[in-house]
Amino acid sequence: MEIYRRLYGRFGPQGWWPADGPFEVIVGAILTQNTAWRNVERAIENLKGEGLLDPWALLKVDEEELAALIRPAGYYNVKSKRLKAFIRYFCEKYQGDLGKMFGRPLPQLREELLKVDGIGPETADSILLYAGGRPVFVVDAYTRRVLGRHQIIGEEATYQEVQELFMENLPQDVELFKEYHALFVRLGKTYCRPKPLCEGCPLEDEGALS
DNA sequence: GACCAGGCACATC
DNA sequence: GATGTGCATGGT
Repeated sequence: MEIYRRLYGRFGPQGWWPADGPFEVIVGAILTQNTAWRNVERAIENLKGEGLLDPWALLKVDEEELAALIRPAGYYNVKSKRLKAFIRYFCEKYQGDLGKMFGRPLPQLREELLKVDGIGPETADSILLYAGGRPVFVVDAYTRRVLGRHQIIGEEATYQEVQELFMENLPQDVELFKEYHALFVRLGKTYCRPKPLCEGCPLEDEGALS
């Protein structure tokens, strides 16, 4: 919580996730895998322009056509498959109804999402937290890097271990989880690239705990 | 031109 | 079970 206070004090509220609605969050979560958000925005603009930010429209669209539209987001063949895989699951099981899907018990829904081809732990948790408003802490590359640099976790820490560290030591507050994760990304972009740029980092002096 | 970005699946040992 | 590799565009 001390870390959160410092990050919030430095950067303020991040207001994540930047998207029009929950469905767009899900599409963005898949498209942004290992990809700069700027490139994802272009891909989403293309989809919007074609009226494809809609589950039933995406269900019908040809996979190669979809790949061409999301090209700016990179890995476009892979991501086209992954989007289609999610959409098929979403339409078949929930009739494209977000309320229905997010109405399910959290642990079961998470397991389901993880079974969809192309949805791993971070994507699943991003969907649950930012599209579904469920209290799940999202762990990403920046989070691990920051925590690793400050010796709060080791290199070998698994996704689940890092996630539990937060979820067991923080109030189960959706807004807190959203802001905290976004703040880690914000911090990482400025001060915690693969090549350290620690000058001026708000966590410079090691005096922090969760 | 190298390096990096809000991962994940799959192959191989 | 532990590593290694492919996927690809666009910005610094």
